[in-house]
Amino acid sequence: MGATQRPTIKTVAARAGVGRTTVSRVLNGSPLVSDEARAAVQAAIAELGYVPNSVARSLVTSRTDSIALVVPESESRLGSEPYFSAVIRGVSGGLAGTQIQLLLTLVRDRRELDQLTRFLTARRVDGVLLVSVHRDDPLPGLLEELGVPTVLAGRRSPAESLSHVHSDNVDGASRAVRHLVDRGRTEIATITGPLDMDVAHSRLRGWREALRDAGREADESLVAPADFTEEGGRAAMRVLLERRPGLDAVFVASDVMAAGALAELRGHGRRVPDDVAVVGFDDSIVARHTDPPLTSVRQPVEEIGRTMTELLLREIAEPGSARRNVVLPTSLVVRDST
Amino acid sequence: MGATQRPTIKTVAARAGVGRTTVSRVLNGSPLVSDEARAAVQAAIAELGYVPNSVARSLVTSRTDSIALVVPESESRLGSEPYFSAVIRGVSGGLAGTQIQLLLTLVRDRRELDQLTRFLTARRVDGVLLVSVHRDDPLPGLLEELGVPTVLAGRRSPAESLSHVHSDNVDGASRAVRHLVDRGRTEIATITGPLDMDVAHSRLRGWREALRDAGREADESLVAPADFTEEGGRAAMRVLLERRPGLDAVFVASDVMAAGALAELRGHGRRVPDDVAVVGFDDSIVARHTDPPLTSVRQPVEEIGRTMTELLLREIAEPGSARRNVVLPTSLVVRDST
DNA sequence: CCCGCGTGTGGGAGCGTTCCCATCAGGTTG
DNA sequence: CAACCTGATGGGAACGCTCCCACACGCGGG
Repeated sequence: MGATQRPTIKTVAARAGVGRTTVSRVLNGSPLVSDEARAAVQAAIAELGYVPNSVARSLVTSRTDSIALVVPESESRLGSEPYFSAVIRGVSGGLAGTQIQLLLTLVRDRRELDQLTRFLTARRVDGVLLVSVHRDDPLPGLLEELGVPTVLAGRRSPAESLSHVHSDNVDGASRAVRHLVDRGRTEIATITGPLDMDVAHSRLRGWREALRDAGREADESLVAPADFTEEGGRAAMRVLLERRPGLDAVFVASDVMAAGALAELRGHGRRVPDDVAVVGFDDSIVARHTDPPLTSVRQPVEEIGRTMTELLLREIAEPGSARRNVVLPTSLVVRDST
Repeated sequence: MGATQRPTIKTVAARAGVGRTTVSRVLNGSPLVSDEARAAVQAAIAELGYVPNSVARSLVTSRTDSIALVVPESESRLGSEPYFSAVIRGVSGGLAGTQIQLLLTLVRDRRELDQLTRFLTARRVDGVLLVSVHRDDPLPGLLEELGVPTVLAGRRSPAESLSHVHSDNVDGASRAVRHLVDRGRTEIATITGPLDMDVAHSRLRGWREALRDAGREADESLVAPADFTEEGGRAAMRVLLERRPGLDAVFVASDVMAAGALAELRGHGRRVPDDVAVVGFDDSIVARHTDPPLTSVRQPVEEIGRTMTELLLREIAEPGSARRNVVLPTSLVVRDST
């Protein structure tokens, strides 16, 4: 009622005294339009407040001008929230200047996975960014099969066939351990992420390599796997203290787990850093507020999001181009826990 | 190449030996279909792996089956990140079981606002969830004008005309202050959020009312406005200590600001809670890790997101129905800072 | 016996674009 | 001066769906 019908390309054409096609050409920046026609069309568009109907465009071009960021629920629940929003910010930044919209899809159960599958099969998005990949995640394979352009944050394994972006986890972990060695620590344990994730393996490898290079012990009894949660970090710390009561340092594969480890250490009367030094990973907001503030390996999360987006846009623009992967550098932020 | 063309409704119709319309009716759950026809169509759909093209549907129905969550960049940058992801989780939960997709739109500058305006004008979404509303935010008015179904988290003012959901900020703040009074504190200051946001006013009002009810002083010199950032909280704390060196408690309108206040108090040699008790707001992940852990007013953020979504879906389904607003209860989580 | 009605069905039109092709003017070439 | 090209233009068709309408059928009632 009241509001007059939204103008279509036809209205604009009539107003400008040209054909539909010419309007379309102006809209899409074709050079095959005379200056006067272009001016007339632009004037008409302005007068009518015309906004093209992108649904109609999608129908014929079969592009949607949107991408999906897919997040397995576990990821967002398990305290990695700062990571999550930084990625979003990066993605959004990478999309700035394009007309491309971002869809956010949390997948928390089988039903939602099926729904997502249908959605992807229907080609409702031009591409997918996938965060938090586990070794036998079905989604990457599905995406590959469907031929949907995809970029992963992280990888299923070192042999990942899809494009992906991640930070240099091995080097970051090594840095952390070298720092502990430099501080004179001798019995350096580690708490890892879930070992069905490559990121956990890489950080573990960094720990191993740094210890080996320093000629220190890298015994399995110094390794306790956890699940990236605070409670998990706490439990792993308990196990380590039992197994290796003499340990004087721990490299923890995430800040949130490190927070749990700190609590457990406190519970056992160990002083940090005097008795035990602790390094986390992520340099998230948590690291600044623990007691004591946590030395942590900083990874450029926002940049990961931005880079993923760039790779994805390229893959969409040039289908069939080679898969790429980008490794971004980490750095160590030293605080009071070491 | 290779991959055979995706089936359309026509393919299905041919396979099932019925007309396009009958297939469409089955797809849309119309009762005017014979059982045999329905069975034939469903079989054909299964055999062909047919997935309806929702873009084509959108073109004719002019519904998009998607909603947008609009987040002004300030909000997501300024440490409210846990809030942000909890809202997303709630929204996503509210959408579960529907076929509706969530678009995430960060608006960080004028250009992006214009782009969003065009997007909304083009009716690319069925409705909008808007988070972090400031008093003279142009967006709510625009949405109202466009007649796009909208639900806000928070409100522009107590006279908000759009549907909105928020927690009971006045009551939450009062709770916090009553708790401080119960602990025997006598000189209770407050650090507020930005005063162009209703949420900041409400929490300030809660502080005032609780003090008045307890017969305590609620002088303006006890009020220091900040901006929801850690640094802002720190600066406000500094001002308060200068103005009211005898203060023995502070109610801070967000955990992140409270973290800043704690740091400043420590810098001045004040012990928490012995010399000064501190209460935050949000009960975010930060509150659990500050030193000491922060007593905080918990608000059900995920539920806010879910409720917003429910209101929005209803508003989309019944256009022109009355605007609603929902106020959700808060609770106090007591930790070591009081 | 015919009309009317309700149920099930299918074809045509249309949603607002883009793309393919035909057309046309004007200039260049042989 | 005819044949040709090149740039600018517009109309038809198509994208895949939903909706409107027409129609066929069987049945009950006047």
